[in-house]
Amino acid sequence: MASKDRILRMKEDVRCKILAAAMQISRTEGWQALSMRKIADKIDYTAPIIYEHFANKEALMEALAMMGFKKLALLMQERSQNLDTPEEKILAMWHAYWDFAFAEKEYYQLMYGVQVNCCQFDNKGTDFELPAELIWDQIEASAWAKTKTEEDICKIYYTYWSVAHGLVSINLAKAGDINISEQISQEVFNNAMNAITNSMK
Amino acid sequence: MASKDRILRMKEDVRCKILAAAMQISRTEGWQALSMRKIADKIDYTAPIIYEHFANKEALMEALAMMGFKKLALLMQERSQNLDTPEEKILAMWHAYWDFAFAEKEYYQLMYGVQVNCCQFDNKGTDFELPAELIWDQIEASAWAKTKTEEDICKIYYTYWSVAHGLVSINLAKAGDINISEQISQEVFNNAMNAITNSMK
DNA sequence: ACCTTTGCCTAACACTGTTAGAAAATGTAA
DNA sequence: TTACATTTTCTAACAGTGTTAGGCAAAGGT
Repeated sequence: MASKDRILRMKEDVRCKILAAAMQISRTEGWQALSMRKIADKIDYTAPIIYEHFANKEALMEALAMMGFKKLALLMQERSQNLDTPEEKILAMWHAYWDFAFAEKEYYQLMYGVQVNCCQFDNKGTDFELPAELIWDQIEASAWAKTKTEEDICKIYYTYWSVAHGLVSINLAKAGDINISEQISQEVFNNAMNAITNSMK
Repeated sequence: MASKDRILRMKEDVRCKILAAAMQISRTEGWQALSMRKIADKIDYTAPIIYEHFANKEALMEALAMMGFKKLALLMQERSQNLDTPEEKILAMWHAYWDFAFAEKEYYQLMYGVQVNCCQFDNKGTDFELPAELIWDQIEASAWAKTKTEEDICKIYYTYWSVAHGLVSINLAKAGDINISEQISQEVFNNAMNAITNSMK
């Protein structure tokens, strides 16, 4: 029965449309303004059908966050694959992280809880660790790591991440007035990333 | 008329009780669970009286955030006042920032938008900049600053802040499972703060 | 033709922030 | 004390939220 397939594809299609509508609303009005009825309106349904695809609003947002982690991981891979040394790859990946945060602000807010409370990612096997693993691997692949313990690698990773996430979330959460100039943010980011990488030598 | 004063004091007292009740609820149930009716219940009133003290829920939360900035600034001053050099004061202040973030988790989330969306602090003259100014002053007071531009000082400040805020918010937003050990967080923080301070020499 | 399943919607529940207007308490003046 | 005025507080409601139960109608299978 090919009709079975077609019906399944249609259901999958509705699921995608829900996710797409949710993203569109969050992009134009912010996460705060996202509601089940608004999503349903946008895809010409009523609110309850969403619950046939997602257990609740939180699960929907978690699914979106997972998409975000996949997107970010993909971008990080693209930007690093043609480079040679682990150090170059690491820097390219963090720059991808940085660019993603501003280009896909809404995804980032959801993924890392900047002014949005959602998602706890308790369960293992989520895509939460996908971007982290990519960088982790490159740190381990570097010459520096040969003489280091896992704890040292862990510390390096968190040093990178805290600067990146800190600077990003300060920028994303800031008000209209209190402006760190883009240029200064960029320079602070570049300097810090380089300094941490150099400390691995 | 002393009764006028007494009545004014009573009004002020209700205002304080509203703020205290809101903090207590957020501490036991989280910001997500905070509602106007819950606050009113806790102080034996009905919800509308809150609107005689605060324009709306956001204004209430902004008032709490302002209290947070004052508390943090006070702690930073206490911890640094008996120290001699600007460098020592800076480090003591960032350690105060760190301790405050975990001891007063709910305040911190509100003040810096970690998993809570509130407050935009558009208007100048808020207490938002109070903690920043304390550290800024010490950076300027250091010998290093003599040969530097304002932009350099700005960059140093944001380097400090991004590490501190990044590491704090990663810890505050993390799920139950995904645990960075406290010890590693501490060490990453200490190393980074020392490294940035040393870079000022 | 019947029955079962599926897809979808209407209506409702228990909440949320917020406001308008009535009621009760208080203060002031005659 | 009585009368009016003011302030304080509450009730009731509105519009919105996430979520669920129940029913209608079309489709599928026999």
